[in-house]
Amino acid sequence: MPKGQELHLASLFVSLICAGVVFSGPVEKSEVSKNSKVPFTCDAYCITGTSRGKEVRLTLTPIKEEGEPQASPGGKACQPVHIVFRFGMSDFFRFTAGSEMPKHAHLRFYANETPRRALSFVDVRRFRSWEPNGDWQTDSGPCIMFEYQSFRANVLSNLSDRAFDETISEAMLNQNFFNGIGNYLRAEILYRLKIAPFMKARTVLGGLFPKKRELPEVKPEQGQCQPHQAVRGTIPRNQMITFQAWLQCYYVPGMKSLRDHNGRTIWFQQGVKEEPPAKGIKKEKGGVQKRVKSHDESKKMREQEKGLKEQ
DNA sequence: CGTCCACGTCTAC
DNA sequence: TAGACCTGGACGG
Repeated sequence: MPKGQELHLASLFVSLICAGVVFSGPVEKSEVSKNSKVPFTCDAYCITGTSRGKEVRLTLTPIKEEGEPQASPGGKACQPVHIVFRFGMSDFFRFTAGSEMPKHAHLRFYANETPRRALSFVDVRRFRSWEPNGDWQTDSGPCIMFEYQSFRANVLSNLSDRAFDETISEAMLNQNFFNGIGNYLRAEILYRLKIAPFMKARTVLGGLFPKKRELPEVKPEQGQCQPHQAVRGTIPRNQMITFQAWLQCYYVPGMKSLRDHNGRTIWFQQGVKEEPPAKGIKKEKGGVQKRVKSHDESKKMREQEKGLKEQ
């Protein structure tokens, strides 16, 4: 499951789970989190989720009742609020009973029910940040999923950028150009397309100029921030294949792995077209091939599946 | 127990 | 180019 799609699933999850649920009161932050508080409170609001690249955005929308001006207990009018989350290694949303709040739930939205249930943002390593009143990060590139043509154009019209001096493998982690690509996705993409991971990015991508692949244009203003079909109850459950089964290269026994310049592990298949690793790329990892599981990954997918099944 | 590793980015030398 | 930021699971002794 590609990174972008995974985040898309996270946003689908929120929209599906929260459809029809009325939330109420303040947004609660864990004591231990260093992120900003979310200064939002409202007697009745709903939550929807959308995604763009590596970000997920929740929208808290006050529910208006006929003839009643919507006001918070403090007297200030409720306005819709966007919270943008930068997603990473160990984070996901869950919707549980308030008494069964997951460990490491750092941001909590309570439903107006008794007993209360809560949507929570779970971030085990606390690496993630969120921005109240935030919008999509301005310096990250177009979404690889929902802004495909913009994404493509942004890459191909900037091939002189120094970012493309890197190997294709390393360049693909640059979020200015590949917003949504993560470590396992670069491995899976390069493997499936049989692209040598240590070729210079410009060499690989320069070859794409002549033929333009025609895909339906997804306009940024339409594609990136629509509430998803899940709101209408059509979550693609059959697509919730386990992450592990989906992987063909990343962490797969028999594949090679090296450490890149940023200390990230590159997974790849040693192929006939493979040139020697570019200079500067370091030590081969030993012993790791024995490990079959990508436990973090499968755990996260299990969490997401579990969350859906519980509903 | 300890060590290594993890879907990532930021900051400082 | 290192750390820093964090928790926790797998694995080795």
